[in-house]
Amino acid sequence: MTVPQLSKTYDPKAVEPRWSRFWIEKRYFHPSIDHPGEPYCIVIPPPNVTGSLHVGHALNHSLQDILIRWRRMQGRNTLWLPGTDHAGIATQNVVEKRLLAEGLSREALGRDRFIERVWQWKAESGNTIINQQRQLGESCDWDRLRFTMDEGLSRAVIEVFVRLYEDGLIYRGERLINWCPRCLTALSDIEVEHEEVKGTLYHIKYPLADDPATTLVVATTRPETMLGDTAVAVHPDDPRYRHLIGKKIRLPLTEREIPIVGDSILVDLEFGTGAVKITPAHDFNDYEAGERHGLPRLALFDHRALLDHALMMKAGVDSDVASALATLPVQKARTTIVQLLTDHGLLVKRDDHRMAVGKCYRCKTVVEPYLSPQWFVKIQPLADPAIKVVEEGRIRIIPEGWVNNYLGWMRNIKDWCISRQIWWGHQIPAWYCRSCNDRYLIAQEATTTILQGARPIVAKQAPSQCPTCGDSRFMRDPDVLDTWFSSALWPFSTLGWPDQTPELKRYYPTSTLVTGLDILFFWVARMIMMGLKFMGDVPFRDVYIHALVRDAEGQKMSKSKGNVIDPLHVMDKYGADALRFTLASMASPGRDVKLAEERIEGYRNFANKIWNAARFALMYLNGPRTATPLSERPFPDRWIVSRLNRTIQTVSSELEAYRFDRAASVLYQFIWHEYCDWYVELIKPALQDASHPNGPTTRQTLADTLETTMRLLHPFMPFITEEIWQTIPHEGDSIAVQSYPTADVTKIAPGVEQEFALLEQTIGLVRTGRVLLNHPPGQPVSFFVAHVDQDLHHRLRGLHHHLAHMSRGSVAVIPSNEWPAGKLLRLVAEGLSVGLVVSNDVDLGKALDRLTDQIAEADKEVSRLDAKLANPDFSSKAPPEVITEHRERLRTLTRDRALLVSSHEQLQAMLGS
RNA sequence: GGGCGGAUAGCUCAGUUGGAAGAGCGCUGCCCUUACAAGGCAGAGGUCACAGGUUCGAUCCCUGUUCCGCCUACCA
Repeated sequence: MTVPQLSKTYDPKAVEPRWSRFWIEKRYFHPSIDHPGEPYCIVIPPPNVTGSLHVGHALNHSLQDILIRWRRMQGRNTLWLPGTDHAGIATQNVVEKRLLAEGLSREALGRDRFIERVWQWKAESGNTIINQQRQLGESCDWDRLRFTMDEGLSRAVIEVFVRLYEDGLIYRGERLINWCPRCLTALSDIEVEHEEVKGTLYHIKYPLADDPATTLVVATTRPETMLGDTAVAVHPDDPRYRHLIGKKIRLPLTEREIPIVGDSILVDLEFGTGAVKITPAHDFNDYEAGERHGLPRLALFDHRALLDHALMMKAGVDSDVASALATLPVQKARTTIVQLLTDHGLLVKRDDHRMAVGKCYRCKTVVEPYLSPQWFVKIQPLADPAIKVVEEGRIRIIPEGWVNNYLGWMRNIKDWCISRQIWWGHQIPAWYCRSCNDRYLIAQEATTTILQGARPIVAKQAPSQCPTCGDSRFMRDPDVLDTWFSSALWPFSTLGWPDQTPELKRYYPTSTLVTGLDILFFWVARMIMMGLKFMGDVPFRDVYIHALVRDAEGQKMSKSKGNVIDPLHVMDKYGADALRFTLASMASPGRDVKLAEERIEGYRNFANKIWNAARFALMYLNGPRTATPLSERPFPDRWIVSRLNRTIQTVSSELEAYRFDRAASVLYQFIWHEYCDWYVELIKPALQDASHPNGPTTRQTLADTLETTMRLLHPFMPFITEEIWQTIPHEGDSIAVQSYPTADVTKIAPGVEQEFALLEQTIGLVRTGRVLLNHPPGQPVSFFVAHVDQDLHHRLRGLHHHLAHMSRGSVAVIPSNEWPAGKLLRLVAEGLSVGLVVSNDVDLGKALDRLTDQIAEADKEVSRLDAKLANPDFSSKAPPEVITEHRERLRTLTRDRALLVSSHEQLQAMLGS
């Protein structure tokens, strides 16, 4: 047998691509439906098809892969279903930018050719992120890759739309919606990000119609919308104004007179002037107030948020004012209006005022409330059951702190605007008969506006004949659906719905959803609603919400700040395993992940440590192995097996609890500080001496424990574990499909672990002594060991060889009263004494200082314990075992202290002599 | 405005029935000891944000305060 020669440092780049290809070729991640295991399924939160992997994905995907690999190794029928979404607005924006660079525009191209271009772009860039995912080692079933615009998924979207419409849960109506004047589309409420800004509160005089000398002062942050005011509101209980309710106001700069109404909802007595202008076409609150008072809605802005001349004329704006304002954008219009008001002596004052503006979550343009006909999902009937399943625990949200967040949002949920005025997406399956809707289909320039009141025919396919008039000329609604509408169906559309496929039967409901908080509402809530509505069951049992990844300073990563950590660069530099392990170890619940490159470097070193442990093993495994019964194996073997089983136990229970951080740290601790630091060192004598009687059994334990450890670690670091596993004794073709270790509690030996603790403590004292006496590590040291406890003293005797080897010295385990009288540095801890032989020429200063410090420390602790035990309340009220423990501690401490003092005295005596 | 979370070593964070303060990184000192210098060994470093309360005893439970995040909201 030849020993594979492993290089001295681990080189991930030489290893990772090889296994990535191997796994995919072997199709290990493609489960068969009839796999006997209990299903475990995760659907991936689909990233944007034309995007690339960022560190947020890396975290999200690493955690999912850990769960999936773990469950697969446990023998579950495991499906991790990958895919991407079409990200309507974002993708369309990207393609439009590319067109612009070519001097083209989407309008010039036309809808069909534009969509072709988007598909082309998807074909070019769509594989980028998939390949990056493979680089990260993701064990997805790539055969089942899905895309939200696939034929099958599109069919699901149409099916859902039609059924919701038929159930009265989708309607079309003219509402005030959030409009992005750059993307030129409607947005849903949650696609608007609010940002606090410094604004100005303008106080404007409105003269009364029947008494122009008297004015009512209104306060507003948006004076440019005043031309569309259709009323002024005051509080009905406000003694200043209540007599004015019912009277009329002359709206400045227009020819209109508008009523003064009383409204206790809109008006806050304390704020501003107590009088509020109502502009129903440009403000959400005003819209509702307008509904309450039956006010007309006068829009002033066009779809680009520019003041429109025709609309202003319709609103009775003075024609010279209208001319001055026409085509101005919001900000400029505001300046102009304020100037006009000032000129007319109508501006009373302006106050600084903090306010929130809404911005488009895709392009950060300030959104405008915009009056337009849109499609909505009536959400309440869908939300109610989605609230119930979480309340009843049929869906668990982890960490559970987010439950209230979810419930709060769901209870206040508003109807969902699902139509988008873009081209890339699922076009709404609604047609309008041209003859029946003649009055409602208004053609202007290249586009046709479908007014409110038009009667759509909603169907899975284009109708051939109008059921009302028999005409066969139709116009299809040009709008597409919100991307999240299709994402909401993801857990079942990807499994084949609306067909009743075997996959659907086997894997729905899925097991766990892993996602960031940022899309809890966008996505998770909507999947729950849609899953319940169309599958009659929850889409997943557990929702695990992880934190957002920030930079080392806690700042959100963004390209403009230049603080992004690129996972591809990181993987290239440190390896995918190091990145994965870092992210897992930092995934503490409820905390943001602050990622600094040094952390990744640290775990790269960890990978290297593992690599070298494997090199060590391979170097010495070349010899006979004997599987002796555990009880007959040498002490180090029994100890490491005990520790390994405890580690298996902990890792498994932490994974069950989604504590990736704790699982990772337990693995790190075990591998580095137990396996490498102690076990490997302890067995060197047995391995390095070819004739050592323990050789064969030690080699067996070494091989077994290393192999098991690799399987235990594999979900976290799939590449290096596969590489090592393949070179050490093993059975099977790939570690990825081996069984996950299960803890054998009979192998956990507290007695052996206790004995090890004694060994470790003794070696610790010897090493400390070495440093205190300036003994170089290479120079052998002679020392005595004793323990006041008879049993422990006896056990130390049994550890004699290990003590000598680990401390590089010669040891005598004999009662301390038999130790030579002088020339010893005695160190003490919990009844254990170590005496190092001191040569004459050594500087004892450090040693004396150390002893002095320890005596002082002991004194402090002794008096603390004394005081506590002397307290009658303590002895009468504290539990007996606590009291015993305190007494015991005081006893050892006092004993240790006495020994330290005598050690100190002896050293001083030596100095004196 | 409301809600949630956080404040523990220089940094990032663990720390559940309340009973002697932990890890990783960084730092200091000594070591190229044949698995590993991407390493080994030994150390230093903390009134657990502040003020009260409950308790024999509080990092932990309660109240308040300050500061920092995030989510959410119509104070024009």
